[in-house]
Amino acid sequence: MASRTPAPATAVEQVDTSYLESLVGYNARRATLVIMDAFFRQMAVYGLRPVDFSVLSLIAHNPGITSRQLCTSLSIQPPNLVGMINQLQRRELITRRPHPHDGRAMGLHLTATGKKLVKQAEVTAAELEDQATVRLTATERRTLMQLLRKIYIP
Amino acid sequence: MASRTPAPATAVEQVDTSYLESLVGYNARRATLVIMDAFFRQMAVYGLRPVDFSVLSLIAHNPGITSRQLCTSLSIQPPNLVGMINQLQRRELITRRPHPHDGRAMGLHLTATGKKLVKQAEVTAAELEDQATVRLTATERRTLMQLLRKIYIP
DNA sequence: TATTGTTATACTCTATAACTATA
DNA sequence: TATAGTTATAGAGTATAACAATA
Repeated sequence: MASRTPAPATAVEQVDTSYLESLVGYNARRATLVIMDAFFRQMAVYGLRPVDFSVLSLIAHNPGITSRQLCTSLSIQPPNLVGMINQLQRRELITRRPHPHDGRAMGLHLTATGKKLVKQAEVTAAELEDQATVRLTATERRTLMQLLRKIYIP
Repeated sequence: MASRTPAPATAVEQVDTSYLESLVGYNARRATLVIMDAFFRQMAVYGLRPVDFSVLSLIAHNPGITSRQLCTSLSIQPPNLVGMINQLQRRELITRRPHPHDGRAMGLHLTATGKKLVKQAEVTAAELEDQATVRLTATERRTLMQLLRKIYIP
């Protein structure tokens, strides 16, 4: 080999991602993106985004919940919820009723149509859960949930 | 009780989130947000966002990597990478050198300053990993990574 | 003809300030 | 004075179309 040849810029054949793959944050993010992507595509069948599903599901399990309570539970800024609620109401999936104790607030409730839609969407969500964890045993799935909770619950 | 009184709208005292908490996607998303939030705040010390750290780290471990390879590895659209690369170059953290085999492409390399910064940032990343998994044993941490990989690796 | 890198641009998501009606 | 809901708006993140240079 000629000794005066300057070190050539090397080309990367195969990208080495092993360092990033050693980080819990990287793996958690990748797994979340895969699950959310499937969730996004399947919920689109019902005209819902993941956040719409979360909102409707919380209303289903908490009839009379207020916008403020939704915002706190889902970490949504109040101005960003207004449009969602309006749209769900225009689609006649939810109704607003006066809050029993607080004249400023409105209690949110599902309509019959809304209840039917949430029921279907939750079946789809269960199927998505099965698909996402198809390579896990039932025990591994429980373990995964426990370990994830240990990370985000203080 | 008067029989003609219409059923009053009920108020929700405590929001029941148990249904959402039963979904793997919800738990993965929550855990990811907690980790990424800490990551975001700590990397800001170096003037980096999480994505900048990923880009610099991939260049560090793959000297000569191209923009296209970065985009593929990190699921970034090429137009959205241009600004990041320009900024990292303006900060003199990276340099662009001609690709040895492909006249269209440029190989990306860290400068001495860039190498120093990545070294520091990776120490911080290791500390963040420890903080995020402080409630997990070493075995549990390994288990978590394996289970997450089973979800996102096909 | 296909691909790398780039510009311009649009769309979504998220965040803040300020207002009203009520507590 | 503080809070629920709302409006307007700004910023960040992400996506597509189209182009020049090279393969």
